[in-house]
Amino acid sequence: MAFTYEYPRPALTVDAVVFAFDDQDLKVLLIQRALAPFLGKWALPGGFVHMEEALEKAVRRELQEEAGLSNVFLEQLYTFGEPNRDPRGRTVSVAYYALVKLADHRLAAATDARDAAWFGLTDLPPLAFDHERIVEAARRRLQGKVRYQPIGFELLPKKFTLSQLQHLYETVLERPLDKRNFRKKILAMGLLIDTREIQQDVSHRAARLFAFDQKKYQALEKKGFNFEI
Amino acid sequence: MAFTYEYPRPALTVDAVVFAFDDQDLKVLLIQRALAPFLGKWALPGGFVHMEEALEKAVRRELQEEAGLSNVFLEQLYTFGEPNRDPRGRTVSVAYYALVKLADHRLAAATDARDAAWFGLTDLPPLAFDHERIVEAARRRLQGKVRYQPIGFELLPKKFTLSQLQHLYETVLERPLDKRNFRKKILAMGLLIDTREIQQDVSHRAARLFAFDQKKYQALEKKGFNFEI
DNA sequence: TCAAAAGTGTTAACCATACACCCATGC
DNA sequence: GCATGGGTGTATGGTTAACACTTTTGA
Repeated sequence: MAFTYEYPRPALTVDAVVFAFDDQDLKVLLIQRALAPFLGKWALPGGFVHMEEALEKAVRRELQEEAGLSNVFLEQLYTFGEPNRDPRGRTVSVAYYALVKLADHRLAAATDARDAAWFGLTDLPPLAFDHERIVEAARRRLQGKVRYQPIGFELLPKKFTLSQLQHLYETVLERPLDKRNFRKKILAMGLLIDTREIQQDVSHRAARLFAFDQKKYQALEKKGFNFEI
Repeated sequence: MAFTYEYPRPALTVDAVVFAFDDQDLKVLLIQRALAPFLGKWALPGGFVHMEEALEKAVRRELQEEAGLSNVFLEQLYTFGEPNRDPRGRTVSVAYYALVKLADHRLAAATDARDAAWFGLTDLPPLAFDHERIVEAARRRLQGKVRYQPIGFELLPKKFTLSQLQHLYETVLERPLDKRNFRKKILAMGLLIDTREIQQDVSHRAARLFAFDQKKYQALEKKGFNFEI
């Protein structure tokens, strides 16, 4: 079977930078390539877009197929189209970034490519294609966006402590935050629900667990409220 | 001549939302289509990406060909890839937005398509394809970005008055700004050069003309300075 | 009892906002 | 001399930033 066109067409792919947070570092999901080119090298999950398939749907399919991930926060990042970014020929890639709760996605055995693994964002192996550039663009986007939209919660479990939240922001923003000021500010927004539960199995004073109030945020947002850390 | 591939490929286009400012309104550049589909309808400038041609280069080529524009501020906006956005078949479009100084680009006769015209952003005709969506995305991007990056100057002549600048911001942000506070803030940044010239041919007190100090901005930016209105 | 992290208020500096009149120019 | 926009300062309230000790818990 073959497909013929009057003019040449670039190939079209999608790639995803999937971030997670393990209470220490930001992690990025990589797949070890099973095919040439770059056989054996680590690369971002992604692949060719099917005809009749929306771009975001293609990303979700690839994440499911390659890493068993579903239902993740996903946002378009940038489209990379330099003529020589793929040695197989002209290929344009629409890149997305995703945020996942690590606990929900411990890279189960249910994975097609068992060669999927989390790497520390600051400690990535050399990547295939121009994927280092894509990761860097995603890092900058996340850093810029986390301050003005409540997307940080996508990286934490449903119930989290204020220290976890603060540590997440410190990691993403790459600077320390003052504990009292941070708590004052985030609690003043009124977007956290006190679950009345506390941490279990910690060898020190257990912290309260909070949950992000998505509904309240959406209501406030409509009225012109702007989230900001 | 024909081009054959093992798997089907979407067509790849670029489109541009070109903004200009005429001291009254934001304008958008549109091209009247000379071909089916949507023959005779207004559409964004754009077209097919050549093999071996970077995406941004394709946009610049189309702007030159269709409207005689060159050397404009250009930034990637978003990639639109819904399966049915083009009746000719699956077409993915990488959209850009551009900012031009109206005085420099009075749509000269040097234009291939003489069917290019400026329309008020708030008063656009019905557009071909999903171009209304693309314009709306560009409007939101401009509104969000103008406050944190000094891109507004791309829409003004090299020398401008503070009132022109304020009016531009009021138009883009769709809200009034306080004159004294605006001047205080913008002058405090130290990024405007007083050209020591004044307006000519106005029937009231002539205002001073300022110029944006691009070099100083780039130096400050490296040191962590953040532009903000 | 020690180690580890949780939790809690106040002050001073800075920044954003609100606000009204005189000035220069051309007609 | 009048119409038009240019140009200017201050006071107030709110926001941010700096800062250190006590509490709880498990080992």
